[in-house]
Parts: sequence; C-alpha cells; structure tokens
Amino acid sequence: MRKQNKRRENELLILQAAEKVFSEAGFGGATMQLIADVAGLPKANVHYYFSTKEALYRQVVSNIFDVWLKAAESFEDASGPAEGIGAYIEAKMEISRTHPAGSKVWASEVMHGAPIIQDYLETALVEWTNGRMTVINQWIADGLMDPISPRHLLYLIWSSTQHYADFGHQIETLNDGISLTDDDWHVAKTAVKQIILKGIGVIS
Amino acid sequence: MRKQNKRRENELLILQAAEKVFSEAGFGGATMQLIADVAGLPKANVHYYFSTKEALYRQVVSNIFDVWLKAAESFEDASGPAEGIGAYIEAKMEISRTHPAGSKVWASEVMHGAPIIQDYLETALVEWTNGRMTVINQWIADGLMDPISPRHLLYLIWSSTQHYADFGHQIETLNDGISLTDDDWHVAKTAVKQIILKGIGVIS
DNA sequence: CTTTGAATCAACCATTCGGTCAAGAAATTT
DNA sequence: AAATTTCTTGACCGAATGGTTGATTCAAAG
Repeated sequence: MRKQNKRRENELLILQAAEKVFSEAGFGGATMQLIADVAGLPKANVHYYFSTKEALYRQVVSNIFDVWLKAAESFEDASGPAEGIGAYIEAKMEISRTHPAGSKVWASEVMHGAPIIQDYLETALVEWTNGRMTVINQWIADGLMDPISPRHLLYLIWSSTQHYADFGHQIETLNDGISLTDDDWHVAKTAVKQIILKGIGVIS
Repeated sequence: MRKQNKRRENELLILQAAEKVFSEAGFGGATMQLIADVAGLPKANVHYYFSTKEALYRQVVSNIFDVWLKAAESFEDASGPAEGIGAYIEAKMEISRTHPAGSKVWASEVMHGAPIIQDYLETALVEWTNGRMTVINQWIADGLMDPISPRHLLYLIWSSTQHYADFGHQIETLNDGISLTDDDWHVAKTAVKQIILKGIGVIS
C-alpha cells in the first residue's frame, strides 16, 4: 500500500470514529482510547495522526461545517423562494438523515459556546447568513413572499430540519422506539416544507 | 437558621450551580469541583447533599422536565388552534428566554441518547404527546386548521422555540455578538408564531 | 449545660485520561 | 542493500477527577 493512501485512509478512519464517539458522548465525555478502539487502532496511533484531542475535534467540526455550507448551494440558483427555500429545506432534511452524527457534534459545540470554532461562526457563517438575508429581502421586495424577518426565517429552517438529527433519539422514542422509515421521512419533509412555505406566503 | 431551611437552601444553590455548569460543559465536561466552586461550597459538601454526579445531574434534568411540562398547560384550556398553539409557542419562547441553561441540558441529554432519563421520554413525554396529538386531530376534524401531521407540527414548535435557547450563542454571534433585546425577542416570537400559525392555515 | 444529629471541610485515594516515548517494523529512496 | 523516512505499538507518566473519610463545628432539643 502506498504511503499517502495509508495516511489518508487512516485519517479518514479516525475521523469517522471520532465523529461517532464525539456525537454520542460529547467532547468531554469522549475518550481518545474509545475513538482508537472504534477506529481499530492503538491509541498512540491516533495521536500520531492528530496531535491532540482538540485538534481531532476541530477537524471533525470543520468537516461538518463544509457539508453544511455545501448544502446551502441549493439557495444559489433559485428563481424564487418556492424553489430556493423549498430546495434548501429538502437539502437540510437530507443531511439530518444521512449525517446525524455530524449535526449533533455541531449542535453540541455551539450549545457549549463554540469554544473551538468560534472563528467559523464569526466569519464564514456570518458571511453566508448575510448573503442569504439579502436574497430573501429581495424576494420580499419583489412581492414573492410575505415580509418575514429573514434572520428568523433562517433560524426556523435550521432548527426544524436539524431537529430530526439532533433529537433523533427523542423522535424515535415517540415513534414507539422504531427508527423512521422512508415514508416517515417523506411525511416529515413534506410537513416541514408545507408549513414553512405556506407560512411565508409562498404557496396557498 | 433552621436546619430544614438550610438543607433546602443548599440543595437549591447546588442545583442552580449544577444546571449552569452542566449546560456549559456537558455532563462529561462538568466537574464536581467546578459545581462546588460556583455554588460557593467545598466539594465534599456537594457530595453530602447529592451522593453522585449522576444523581445530581438526574435531579437537574428532572426539574427541567417539570418546567417543560408545566408550560404545556397553555394547550389545555384553548378553544382552538389559534389560541392554543399560539399560547404554547409563546410559553415555549418564554422558557427559552428565561431558562436557556435548562433547555441546553435537556437537549444535550437527549442528543446523547438520553442515557439518564430515557424512562421520562417513554412515559411522561409519550403520554403528553399523544394527548396533544388527539387535540390537534380534533381541530383538524373540526376544520379549524389544515390537515397537518400533528406529530411533525409539535416537532416544528419544539425545535423552533428551543432553538433560541440551545443555539443562543450562535444567534448572538450572528447578532454582532450582542444578546437579544426585548424588541429582538418580540420580533422573534412574532415571526415564529406568524409563520407557524399561517403555515397550518389558522390565520391568513 | 449536655446530648445528639446535621453540616462543614481539608486531606486523601484509586482510577482514568490525555499525551509521551523509545524501540522497532515497514515501506521508499538512494 | 544500505540508508532514510514513515508508521506502529506497548509501556509509561503527570495531572485531574469522582468519590471517601474522619475529625470538627454548629444548632437545636431535653
């Protein structure tokens, strides 16, 4: 096996294990030993690729943020709120479904005051948010939707979609302990889209 | 000072400190020493009143759950969705504003699989949820609102209101690092209510 | 005043955790 | 095949943590 492949492979292995462990135990509750075990490596090896627990954690959160931003491209080439916001909600619901662990790590980090990734919040997230608010304000000016505060509309979309990942355990418990089926997810997606889009005056 | 008062007083002091510390650091990241410091007591004293870290944590979460359920009474004596759901959203927003630490502890606990309070989820929360879903279904049958899945409507309300507590740090960062003013909170509350109520066909 | 149970607190202990190290195995290069 | 770099791994260490102990103080009841 080539060396570069080996490095990339092991780093990926560790990152996946770390995301899982951090999401289940939180930063404080996670241990390097457990991450190593999940990755199937000796603990010293994990430290060989990631110098400290914090460095590893930071990389995990950073990766999540990238996925997060990428999903936001749905917003870009939309002709109006029905398409743009609708696609954004769909994309975010899909992330909650396929990357629940990442969403939890992000939520946990922010909830505890973003001690590690405050700089991301202040730069990338602020920029992204300001950009979308401008778009939404334009839609409002064009009479394509109700005059809702763009800021709070974004919060509503974020919270309602991420809820299906972050509170997945609670949702599953309320679903008789059974994880959501494809149909369940479709119903959820439809309900969220329906309420929000109608709520901002985009569909009747 | 009377003995019973002393006990109650110290327990309250510790519980408040614990809620704060748990919300900021998570269960794993919180230390008994820090809780003791915040409470202004020696660590051994905390263990005198609460035998283990887990026992203390459990009490904190339990208290939060009570506040949580109490707010739900808004739902009870409502004549229809506009009043009932409107009041419920208001009540939940008010909790997010006044008890953000508690909300975070709850969120953190559920996100990590509710290892401590799973029994609450399976009993009290399931019962409460089923009760409200019945009410909502009746409103739908009476033609007072759109035929929305009651389950997902509740999730939407929970997520959007609790977001202002759980992600308060992110919201503050996006607000130029300034915490929300009374006016900000009013705008938020209005926006959430407006979108959800209109979204379910209760107001035009 | 004496007794008794509750409350206080410094010192202590066993365990766990993040991180280090050194010695060697494996792969790459010269 | 020698030299060099990368990778692997068990053993180890200091620091921190949850929890205990036992002596002491305090407050109220008799």
